[in-house]
Amino acid sequence: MKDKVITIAGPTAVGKTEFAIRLAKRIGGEIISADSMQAYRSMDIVSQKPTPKQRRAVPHHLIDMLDPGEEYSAAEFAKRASALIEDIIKKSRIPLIVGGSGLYIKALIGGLFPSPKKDTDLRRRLEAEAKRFGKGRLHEKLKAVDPAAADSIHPNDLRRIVRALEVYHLTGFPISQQKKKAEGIQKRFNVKRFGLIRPRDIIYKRIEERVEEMFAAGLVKEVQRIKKGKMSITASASVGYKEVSGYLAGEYSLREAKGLLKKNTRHLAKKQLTWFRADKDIAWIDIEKISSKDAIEQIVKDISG
RNA sequence: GGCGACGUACCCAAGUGGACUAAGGGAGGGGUCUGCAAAACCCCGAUUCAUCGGUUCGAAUCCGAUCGUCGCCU
Repeated sequence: MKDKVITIAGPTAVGKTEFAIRLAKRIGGEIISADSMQAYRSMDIVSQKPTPKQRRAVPHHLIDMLDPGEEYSAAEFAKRASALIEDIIKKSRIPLIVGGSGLYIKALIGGLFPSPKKDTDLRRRLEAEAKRFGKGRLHEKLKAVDPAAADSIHPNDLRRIVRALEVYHLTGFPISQQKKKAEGIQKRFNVKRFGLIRPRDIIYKRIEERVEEMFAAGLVKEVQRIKKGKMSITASASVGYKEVSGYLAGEYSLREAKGLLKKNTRHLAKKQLTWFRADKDIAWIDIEKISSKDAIEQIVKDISG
């Protein structure tokens, strides 16, 4: 019998943190944060980390282990998370993967094919080429070496074209073939996936409130502080960092910054929803309709069955 | 009450007789997704221009009435 691993996905502001802590307490679990931003130290308010009190209640992992200047990635997450899962299971506890970064969770469950790290020089060269001669040219190149990949990647999607080309150059094999070699934790563990959801208008209202709370808690000061140090591409893409930076640069008022942050957080929630909806293995729980308590009991029943 | 301006999608808005079977942007919705993913990229939103009637081969565009909004005057 394979050991169990539980994943709790859901859009931002749906209430994952609190729910996961209650579930973890109930089943003797430890939380692994599947969140690309909570990994960063000193980005407490922007990334809406669990509070110190919450973290004391249940062990949390993959929070506060990188400086904002360091890059993070789905692969890095998958590597660290798999190791943690082994550890937690060895302690006879249940790993709870909790977060809103869809790709990270997918990389962990489905795995990533073995591939060399990103090649910044190569990427820069390809990007320069695209700028000079147009994206179409790179897409054509990809079509020549990997028609299947070119077919599924939109000609304007430079990011993916470059990655596909990069994989081909670095490994000698097309990415469309490499993908088949992926091996995730699914092979070794019994992964039970759950998703938390609420009606869209309620999520949006919660976002609204949360943004106000973030500003009240000192978001501007936090951003000011982290701006002094180096910011990795990953960390600087965080919603909240961008909006406040614009305000600090005098591009718009505080009021507008708040509005922007609300809007961009709504966009984020929508994208997360789109991502998770595509995963047919997720059992959805509308925590607006049933109490957390009942939801937790339902999960307990689900995973013991 | 009088005079004037205006009335195009949820919002902003282009268009001032034929290429309008109505730009563009925002919001909103949907989607793709394998080492930057809180990223990047893609797709969808007015059979209709306040309403009714008229002029014209042809009207969002001209005329009239009505309704509405705003401004000024009394």
